[in-house]
Amino acid sequence: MMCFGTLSRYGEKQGLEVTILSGDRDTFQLATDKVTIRIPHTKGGKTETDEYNREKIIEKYGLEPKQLIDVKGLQGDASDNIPGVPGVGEKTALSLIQKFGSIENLYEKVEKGEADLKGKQKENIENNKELAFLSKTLGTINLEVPIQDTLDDFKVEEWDKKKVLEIFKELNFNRYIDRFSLRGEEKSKEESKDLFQMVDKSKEEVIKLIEEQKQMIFYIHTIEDLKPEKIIKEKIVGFSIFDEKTQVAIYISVQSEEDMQDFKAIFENKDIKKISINLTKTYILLKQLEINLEGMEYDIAISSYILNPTNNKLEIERLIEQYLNIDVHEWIGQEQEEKQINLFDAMQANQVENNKKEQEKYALYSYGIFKIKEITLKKLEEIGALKLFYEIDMPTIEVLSNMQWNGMYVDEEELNEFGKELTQKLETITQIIYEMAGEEFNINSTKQLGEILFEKMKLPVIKKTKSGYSTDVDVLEKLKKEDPIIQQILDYRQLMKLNSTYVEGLKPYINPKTKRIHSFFHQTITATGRISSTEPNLQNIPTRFELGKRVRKVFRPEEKKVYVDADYSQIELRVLAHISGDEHMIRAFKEGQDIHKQAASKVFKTPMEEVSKEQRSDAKAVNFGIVYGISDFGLGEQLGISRKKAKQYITEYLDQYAGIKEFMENITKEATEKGYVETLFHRRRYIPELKSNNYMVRQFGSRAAMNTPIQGTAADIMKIAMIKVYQEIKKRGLQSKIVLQVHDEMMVEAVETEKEEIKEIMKQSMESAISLTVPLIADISEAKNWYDCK
DNA sequence: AACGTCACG
DNA sequence: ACGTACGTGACGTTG
Repeated sequence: MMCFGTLSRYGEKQGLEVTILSGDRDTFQLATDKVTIRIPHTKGGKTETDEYNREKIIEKYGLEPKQLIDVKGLQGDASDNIPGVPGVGEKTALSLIQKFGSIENLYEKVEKGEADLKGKQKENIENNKELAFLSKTLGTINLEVPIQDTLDDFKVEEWDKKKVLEIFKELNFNRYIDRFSLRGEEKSKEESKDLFQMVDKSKEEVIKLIEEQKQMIFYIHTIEDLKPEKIIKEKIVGFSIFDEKTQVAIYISVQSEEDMQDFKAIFENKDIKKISINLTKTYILLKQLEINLEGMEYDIAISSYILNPTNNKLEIERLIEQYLNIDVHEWIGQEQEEKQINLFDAMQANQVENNKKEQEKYALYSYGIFKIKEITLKKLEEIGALKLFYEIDMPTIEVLSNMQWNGMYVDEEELNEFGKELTQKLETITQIIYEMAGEEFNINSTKQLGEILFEKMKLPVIKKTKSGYSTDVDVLEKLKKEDPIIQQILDYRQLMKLNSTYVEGLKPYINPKTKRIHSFFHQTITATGRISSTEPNLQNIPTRFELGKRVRKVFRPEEKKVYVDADYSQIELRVLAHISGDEHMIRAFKEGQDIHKQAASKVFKTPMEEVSKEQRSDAKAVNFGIVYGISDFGLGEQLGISRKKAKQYITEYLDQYAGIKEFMENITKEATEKGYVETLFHRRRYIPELKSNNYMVRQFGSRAAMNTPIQGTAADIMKIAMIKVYQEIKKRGLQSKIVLQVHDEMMVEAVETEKEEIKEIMKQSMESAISLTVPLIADISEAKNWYDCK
């Protein structure tokens, strides 16, 4: 592509009209009567193109296109590393060439003393002859690059829409799919129906086939089953399997729980490799039938997640569309509204037909799992993530499945009591607020609240949102001194949050049979590799304020058991110390120093012994900021200090911790070049934001680039630790169970007699999960409820 | 469904 | 002049 100058001449010689599309005005030198340059420019949001041929260039510059090289030679171009003559800019260069015609002629005249230049300009030109000629050479587009191709090689051929669609899908170029009208270019059923055969086989045949191949590629077919005692409110009604050897798919219908028992031995055989999607869900569904799923080998949602964790569509249909370019609905043929005759017979026939289609769909799913496994496995290898997949994320499935299965015991009575207390307080405070406001309104409505505070009461507006006045905590805290109603609203908000999310919100999730809450722990959601928790979210149970923290009292172990809780001390800063290699931070951790105090001492130039509480707390905020990818605005906001002051803190910090400064600078650069960042274990996150035209978006990308290796590596380490703890408990045949993970915290509900052993296992597993240049420290505590875990 | 708010690490 | 700390999920209101 470096030879478009040559190509333009070649095209001209062949008698063609040549158009060069370029964003670079340097190409103007190529313009002739037959060669036109098209330059795009934006006008009111729309991109238009201007066309330049020789005539237009002469009109615009008063020069032949070729002479623009001479202009460039004098003027230079910083972005192309062309030096030019110092002190000569666009205007001067242009007028000089208009006058003298070329650099050569200019210097000829200069040497003969005929140039009529004066002062500084004369001096500059005389002293930089070599630079001028060098610049001209550098700025000249080569017209004689050897090329082998002939005109025929450049012929535009009919493009392969299917292939392009496939590539766009893989790269998530969703806008381009529409721009080039590629929707509906998927492989049709006619093309892809021969991908595999669908056959009927008896249970016995299927079992034999799976046992022979030591592998089971399957998709579980479920329907809703809302029985309150179920952990996952679904039941298995069938499953499809794919036989790799014969490329045959089979659908097995499951009428009853007993039906599934025939497959128990296969599911429980760890030597039969299970290949599927959403193995966590499968694990629980089978566990509900007293079948222990073993031999979890490959989950295509997990492999796809590792390939791109910001890909949020990891359902089977989306993956089949993305990787195999098959539209499932089109494939099974969804034209169901054919003959809607009101006859029982017809309905029955329809039913049979629909069942068949349904089964074909599930057959396609298991075929898809097989193909996607092949594709993703190859890609995992290409990006060096096999270890991450097989040794961290796959084993994590079983740990998380067990956490969900075990659940957290909840003292329902205590929860109800707390709820009553909150409701009473809410009633009181609601009346106080109505009175202070002089009217009744919905305090939960930010719109109504805004009207009361900022229109009726005329309080100063601190911040606005898209749709009106902001009334968030930061704003209210600043308004506190203006009117006593503010404190009441803050209290109301706190009570309301606690009652709606943590009392009323939790109640429906308590399983009537186990009296436990069985949250989901998702493994393929976050951009960094962290776990997330839903229905309910047990990773955001209050802890910062006393009243909210009381929610933790309702979570307690069952009789004769005790919680053993362990959390990593400063894991993210330790990871940062390791990957940045910063000597000071490393020393602090090696010597067991107080890291925030050290930072305070460095930022505020104060001896360690003299660091005040405030200084330490400010430095702590700076440390947090560093982990998040710091900005002066953010830090200033956090600390309530000016942006300028915040900037001083940051500059001082980065001067003191030179290794961290270097890391921060390098990581953005590296991420921009490669398009992604990685954790220590090669978990990747692509950051396309870094290529955005929008400054804000790019800034965000830069912060994400700094944060992801830190947060992500910490998440990887925690997963390793959990796997170790899980396997050690299993190996020793202990009865204690892991019940919770909150990013840097892990909780085991331990049998009293096992608790000392569990403490040791946890401490050991967490601290030796990986060896860094700094020690990893886990703090262990035990208690009779979550609240008392320190 | 989107937004504002607020709970956690 | 822009308008910002990183990563999540749930609730209530509003359109």
